[in-house]
Amino acid sequence: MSVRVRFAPSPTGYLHVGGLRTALYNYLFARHHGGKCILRIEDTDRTRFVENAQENLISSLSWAGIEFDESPDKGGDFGPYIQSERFDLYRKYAQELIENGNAYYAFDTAEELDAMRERQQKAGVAPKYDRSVMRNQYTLGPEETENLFKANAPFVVRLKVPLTGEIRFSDIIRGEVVVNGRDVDDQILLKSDGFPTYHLANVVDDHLMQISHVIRGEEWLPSTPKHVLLYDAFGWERPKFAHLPLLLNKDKTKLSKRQGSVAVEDYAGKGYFKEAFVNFIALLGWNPTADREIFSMQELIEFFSLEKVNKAGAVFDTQKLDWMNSQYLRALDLNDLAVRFKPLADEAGFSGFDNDYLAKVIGLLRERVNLLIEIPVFGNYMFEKPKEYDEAYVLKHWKDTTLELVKPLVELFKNAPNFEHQTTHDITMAYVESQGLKLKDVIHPLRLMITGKSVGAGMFETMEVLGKDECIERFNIFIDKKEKGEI
RNA sequence: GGUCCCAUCGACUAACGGUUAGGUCACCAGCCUUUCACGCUGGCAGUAGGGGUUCGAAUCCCCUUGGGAUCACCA
Repeated sequence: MSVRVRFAPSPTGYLHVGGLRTALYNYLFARHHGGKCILRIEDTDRTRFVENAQENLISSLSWAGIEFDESPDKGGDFGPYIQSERFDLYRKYAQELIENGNAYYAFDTAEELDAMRERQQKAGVAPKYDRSVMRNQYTLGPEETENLFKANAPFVVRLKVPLTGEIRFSDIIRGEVVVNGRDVDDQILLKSDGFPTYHLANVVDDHLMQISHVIRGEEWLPSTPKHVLLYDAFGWERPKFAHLPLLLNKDKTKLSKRQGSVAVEDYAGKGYFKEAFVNFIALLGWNPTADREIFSMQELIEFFSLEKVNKAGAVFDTQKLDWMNSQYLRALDLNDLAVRFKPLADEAGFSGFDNDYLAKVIGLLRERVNLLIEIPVFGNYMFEKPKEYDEAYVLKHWKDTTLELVKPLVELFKNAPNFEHQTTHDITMAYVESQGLKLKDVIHPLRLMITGKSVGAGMFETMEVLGKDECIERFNIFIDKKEKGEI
């Protein structure tokens, strides 16, 4: 059997990180097995439709590097891939179930259903559609049912769940799951507006699109018995199921908006590399080996297997994501990083620097930050002259004698044959030794004059990237201010 | 509450009956040093509890406890 899987989001907003992981696992599984990965939009609920949500979803998915073989954009042999364009189908299949006795018409109003649930709650039983007393084709009889149709009474189609016996199915991740038929509700398949519910549309489409493996979040586990019943009722072969463990908040509840960002686009916006984010997400609930953390998409594909997916939920804790991002920051090509950094620099107000310079700055600072986006803040002095000088740092390292100590050194720098870090280092070293001092006696004052800050990359490397003219200018500005007593 | 799922360091996880229970992040200490980092070395820290099965259990079974998901004409 050829592998065909699908990611089937609802267009209700942005792509959730849990959704991204589900999509990713589907993608990895498909690619690993040389199968097809399909994107299907499940928009059967008109009330939850959000403008541009579909575009948003697709752009987040593509940012992450997840490509689909068949999708609304791309088309394919099993389209359309948007459920709202497939409505006729669902009605037809609902009809088929009515005819073979696996589904039935019901005419209850919302009020009647509420009343039923209230009664059941009072009686202390689980709320469940009671087809022996409610208004449906069984209690009403053929004649009355016919009359209601003639009167255009609103109706729904419900799944006829066997009252006795067990429903069982096997899940690749969880093994055998068994539920009693009496515990399964007569799910509405076709709503009174004629639209299908998720359950019907999902099963029909998965069958028609020849989906071999249904890989989805654990929240779907409780409704899987209904889906299994539907496959059986149609006489269709069931796909293999794999219910993924949930992504969790710190308090172990299902990952939600309340406790932090859950939109994939937010993480892209925060400056995380897609490579790091995908790497991180992939390792939440699955691990190919014990002694490795960094994997490229190709490697994830190569190693992926559903059998190694965990059963327990995983807390989405971004601490490790930060570290992972820093690993990519150090490993990625500097020119490539410069291209990615350019817009971030522009946004920070540091425009007009060429990629060559940006690459050098990144090379200088990449080991000191986790995210590229931190560079304009951490290393602002690489793009602008210091606006202020760290007071505590001045106090600690600028003595009364420092000014006279530094001035001759600046002269030596002016006459330096070049400004490579080795050269300035050697000049400084020789000077310092001639004064009977140590390197650090002068390094801190230099850092202060050049950057205004107490932290940064290696001093001579920093000076090399900034260049001779810029450095001399900064020395002079500082010395001038110092002499005027402004600092 | 009913049903279902789950349970290894604070977090992510390894172990598929035999290991001093391993790795990574975070945290702590030391080394390195030109500040901050990186790096290196070391440390802290875990099988929820109780019963079985077995020569031997984190691993298999049962119970308890705890957590979660789900119970709509949402998906």
